[in-house]
Amino acid sequence: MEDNKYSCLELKNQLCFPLYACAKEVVRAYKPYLSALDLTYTQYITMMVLWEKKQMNVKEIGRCLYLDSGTLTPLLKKLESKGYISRHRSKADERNLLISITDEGMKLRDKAVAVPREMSKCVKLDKDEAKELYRLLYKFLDNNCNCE
Amino acid sequence: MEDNKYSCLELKNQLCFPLYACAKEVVRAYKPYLSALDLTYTQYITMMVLWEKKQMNVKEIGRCLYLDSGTLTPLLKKLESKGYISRHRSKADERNLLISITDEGMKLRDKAVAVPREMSKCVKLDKDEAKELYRLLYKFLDNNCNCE
DNA sequence: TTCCAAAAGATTGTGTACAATGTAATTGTA
DNA sequence: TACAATTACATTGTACACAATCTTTTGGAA
Repeated sequence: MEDNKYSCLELKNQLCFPLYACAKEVVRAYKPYLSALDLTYTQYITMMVLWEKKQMNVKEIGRCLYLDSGTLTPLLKKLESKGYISRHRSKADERNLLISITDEGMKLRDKAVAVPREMSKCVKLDKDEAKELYRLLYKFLDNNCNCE
Repeated sequence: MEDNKYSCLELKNQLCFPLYACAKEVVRAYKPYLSALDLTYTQYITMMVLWEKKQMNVKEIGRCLYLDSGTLTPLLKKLESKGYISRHRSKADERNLLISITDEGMKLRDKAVAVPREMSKCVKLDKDEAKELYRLLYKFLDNNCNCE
């Protein structure tokens, strides 16, 4: 266990690297299940907030998902082209683009419940560890879920 | 705390979402410090393994970083154009592309030690929590650091 | 010795991410 | 009430990330 002045730059001493790697591997693990729904991971979590809230503007979706309009604008257009959501300007304030879930989008929810079920099978953590990981990640993010 | 058949699809009940969000926010937090070195986060972790190993082929770098040639090929060309690494085919086996760190690349290491120092200041976790998060992430990845 | 399968990278195409900037609608204020 | 600042979203440009596929080189079996 040498501790020279460069040890802080070794990959094995990084906390952020396994975070980065883990996130990527998880998205990869989701892929086969989400492909069956014709969704990417980012599209999936977008649908997730819309299944709950039914209608939101782009700003609100972005606050929930930590994404900006540069990412969401093309993604929402894609979800619209798939028929899962609709995009309309608010009458009250034309700046707001209201994103609403369609019937087709709501139908997808019944198929999607299989995804968390399948994913939970391939997580190597026991219940307490998963809970603690959840807590630590939100503490790292310095807040609770923005979408509560 | 309702628990209908769709609760498994609520964002706040996801373990993978804070992982995804956390990883993104961390990369964003690195940005100002890495810009000073003319590196992106992915370029930074690539330099990190090369500061340690001095010379590796693309496959070995990919195994350390969980990246494939589709990501690494253009990234390594960019690091070469910055003068931090050199790329040469192995004489012994022409299939292997040997990536070597340059003197310029090694010089960068002295500036880079400031990065973990600055980053550690903005982590909201205490030492034990950070250690536990580290452990849980590698358990989630189902291994120890590939680059040990 | 041929020749086929495997290995290592490179390439292509799609889809994020995000900083920086642009545009239109709205709001606050002198 | 003009008009400047703010807000919401869109656009542009750069940089990953990865699946699928291609090319070249190598190693092994017939």
